[in-house]
Amino acid sequence: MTATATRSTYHHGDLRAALVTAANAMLEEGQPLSLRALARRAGVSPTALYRHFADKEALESALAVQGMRDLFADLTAGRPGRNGTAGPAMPSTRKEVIELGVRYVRFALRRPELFKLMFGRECDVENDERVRAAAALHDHLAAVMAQVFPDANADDLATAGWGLAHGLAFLHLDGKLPKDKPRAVDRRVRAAYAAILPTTN
Amino acid sequence: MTATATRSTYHHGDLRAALVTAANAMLEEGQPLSLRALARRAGVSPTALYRHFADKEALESALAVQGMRDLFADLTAGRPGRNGTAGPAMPSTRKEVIELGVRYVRFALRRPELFKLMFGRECDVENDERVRAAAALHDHLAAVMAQVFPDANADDLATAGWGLAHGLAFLHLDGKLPKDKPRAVDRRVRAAYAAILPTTN
DNA sequence: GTGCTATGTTTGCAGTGTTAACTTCGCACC
DNA sequence: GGTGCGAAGTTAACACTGCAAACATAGCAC
Repeated sequence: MTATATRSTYHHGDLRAALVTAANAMLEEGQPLSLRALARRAGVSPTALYRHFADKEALESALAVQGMRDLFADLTAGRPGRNGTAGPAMPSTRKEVIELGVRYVRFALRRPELFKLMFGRECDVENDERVRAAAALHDHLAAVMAQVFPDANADDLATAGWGLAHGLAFLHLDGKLPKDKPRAVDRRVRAAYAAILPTTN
Repeated sequence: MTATATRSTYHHGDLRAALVTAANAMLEEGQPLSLRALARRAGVSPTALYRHFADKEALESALAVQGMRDLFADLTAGRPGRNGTAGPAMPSTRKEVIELGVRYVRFALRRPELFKLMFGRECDVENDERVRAAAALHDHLAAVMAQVFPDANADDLATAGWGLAHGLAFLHLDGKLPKDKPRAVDRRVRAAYAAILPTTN
């Protein structure tokens, strides 16, 4: 199947990357992330992993950080440079802010196990890379909000906008809101944002 | 200590209740909920639990259901029968809706492990008691919203209000938003709601 | 008193994360 | 170009987990 190819060399080459790839695959398949199963999948002994990660949490942290990057890219990509700026344009309308929320929830539902790993655990350290990634997300959102709702407190609005997306994502993930087709979920998210978000001017 | 009293009788009397109590205590103390540790704590053999719960998930489900009741009580209690109705009055102002969110987040931060147990797992079955409890919460909130914001779609607004509280709760729990003193958290929650929630005419 | 049955216990299994001691081998160095 | 050193992988073992099967106890109906 995947990378279970029984290698001939004693040393693996790039086990760390292989482990991350295999781990992501396991998450994608909804399997519980067990180090032994992971090692089996990578065709390596159960403890080889410890040469590359301090412990299980370190591995999960690495996965989470990459996940944060993916999420951030997901949120900022797709709308090629409009309104004169270089690179992807920031959302500049209320509608686009709502679509940001839709994308956030979509990401969570598309990669649920990864999303839970990114958020559903307390990241221990204060100056963790994951915390910084979270702060980056918040800052970006605040910049967007400042542009779209110039009269409101952008920071508070960013917290609210993020909180709402995050809550809707988790409520859907855990089956507290009806788990219907993606389209229906999109609609519900849009409706929620539309109902609560201030109207521009 | 707790209920570790080495009993004299072979039969326990009410082991089920004792297990639930002990489990809640362990959650409260932030200890990982292990069946063996739980049994030790109740002064009983490691597998005695299986006479009262099908498996670990059944126990967790029981805890979660009670937690939902507590949360619901927390949200509906405290404001003795105003505006003529029997029983506790429903929130009828924008400010009171915001306080609902504050209470929700407070509950999550006061009993974090229980809260994660209530929400952080997918409840398996479709017609699970937990799902019904969630629906009840949503309905109650919709009724509140209908009263406070008669012009808006109450259902969408309920989804949004719940989603926001839920997201803020989890973001705080997982350290994605600064984990300062309860007062500061209260303020942040209020600010977020105030920034995003429509004003009543 | 005699069984029946609900409740608890003992034993054991398969799985988990993790450490310690050992093996293999790529690569820098004289 | 052999030599050794250290990075990378292995094996064995430990303590822990949830859980099933077989067994022991005792309250309660008859």
